[in-house]
Amino acid sequence: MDIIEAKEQFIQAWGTLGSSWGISRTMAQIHALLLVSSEPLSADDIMEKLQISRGNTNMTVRELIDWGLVYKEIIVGERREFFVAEKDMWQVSRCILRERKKRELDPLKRVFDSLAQVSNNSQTKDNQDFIKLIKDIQTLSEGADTILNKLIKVEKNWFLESFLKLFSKKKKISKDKA
Amino acid sequence: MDIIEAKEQFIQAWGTLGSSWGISRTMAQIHALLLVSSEPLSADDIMEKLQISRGNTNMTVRELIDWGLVYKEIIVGERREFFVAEKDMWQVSRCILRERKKRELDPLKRVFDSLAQVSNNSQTKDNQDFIKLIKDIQTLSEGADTILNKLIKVEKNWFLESFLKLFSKKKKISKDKA
DNA sequence: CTAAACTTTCAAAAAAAAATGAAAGTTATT
DNA sequence: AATAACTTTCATTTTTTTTTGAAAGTTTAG
Repeated sequence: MDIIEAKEQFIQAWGTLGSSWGISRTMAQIHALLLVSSEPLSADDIMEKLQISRGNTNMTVRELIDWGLVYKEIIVGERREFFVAEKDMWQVSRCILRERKKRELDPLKRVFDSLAQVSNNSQTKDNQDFIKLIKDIQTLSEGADTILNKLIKVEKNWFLESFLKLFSKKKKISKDKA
Repeated sequence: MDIIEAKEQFIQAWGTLGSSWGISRTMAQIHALLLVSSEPLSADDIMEKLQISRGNTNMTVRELIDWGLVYKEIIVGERREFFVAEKDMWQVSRCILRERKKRELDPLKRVFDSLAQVSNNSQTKDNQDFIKLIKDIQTLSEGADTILNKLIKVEKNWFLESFLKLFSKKKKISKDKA
C-alpha cells in the first residue's frame, strides 16, 4: 500500500468511525482530509476532493472551527479563505472530549439535578429505591465529570507518562502458581 | 413534583439522553422503565406503558439483555417472560462503557493497525508527517483502551474512593492571594 | 458606486436509522 | 396431535438526520 492510497483509506476510515462517534461522516472526512494535507485547502478544494456540495462544506467547516479542530488561514494575495487542521493529536483529543462531554454528559447532569429535587414525603420502599437510583446516577456522573475535566486540562506528557502508568502496572505473579 | 411524575420525567429524559449516547430512544426508555419498576415487567407491560409495537419491544429487550443491562425473570405459574433491569448503577456504567468501547474504540484500533503497515520508502516531509499522524493516533487510542479496560474491570469502591481522589485534590491557595 | 468574488442560508431532497405489525415460528397444555 | 399462548422475524413505513443547491448576503477592488 502506498502513501496516496493510505491517505485515501485514512479519510474513508475516519469518516466511517466518525458516525459511530456521533459525528457526521462529512465532518469527519473533512477533518481527515485537512489532517493529511500539508497545504491549507480552500472550500473549493474540499468540495472537489470529497465530492460534496458547497453548502455542506461551508456548514461543516464552520462546525469544525467551533470545535477547535480547524483554523482559518489567510494567504496573502488570495481572497478566498483557506483551512488547516490542528495537527497535535493530543489537542485534537481534548477538543473531541470537550465537545462530547458537552453533548453527552452535561445534559445528563442538568436533568438529574432537577430530578433530585423530587419530594420524598411518601416513604415507601419503592420511592426510596427511586431516590437512591437518582442519587447513584448523580454520584457516577459527577465522577465522570471530574475525570473528564481533568483529562481535558491535563498536558499530553502527564497523560502519557504519569497517568497511564497508574493503569499499566504489571500484576505480581504469586508464588503459589509455581 | 411527586414520585409518579418524576419517574415519568426520568423515563423521558433517559430516552432523550440515550440518543446523544448513540442508543436508540426506545432502548433507553425501556431501560429507564425497568429501572424504576420494582416489579418485573412483561413484554405487554412495556408495550402498553411506552406505547410501542411488539416487534420493537422484543428486539430492543433482546439488545438490552445482550448489553447485560436487563435480565429475564421467570415467574412461577406464568408462561410469559418477565424482565428486570440491573439496578447496580456501577454495573450499568460498566456495561455501557464496555459496549461503547466495542463500538467506538475497537474499530479505530483495527483500522489504524492496518494503516500502520503502510510502506515508508519515500522519505518526503509530507509522508513522514503522515506516518507520524498514524503513530500519534495509535498511541492515544492505546492509552484510551488501557484506561477504559481498567475502568471496566475495577470495583465501584476503588473508583469512588481511590481513583477519584487522584483528581479531586484541592488546589493549594497561595499566600499572595491575601 | 458597482461588479465580481466569494460566503452563508435554508427549504427541499436524499439517505440513514428506527419503528411497525402482520405473518411465521415456538413452546406448553390438554 | 391440536390448540392456545406467547415470541421472533423482517419487509414496509415512519421518523430523523444529513446533504444539496439555488438564492440571498457580504466583502473587496477598481
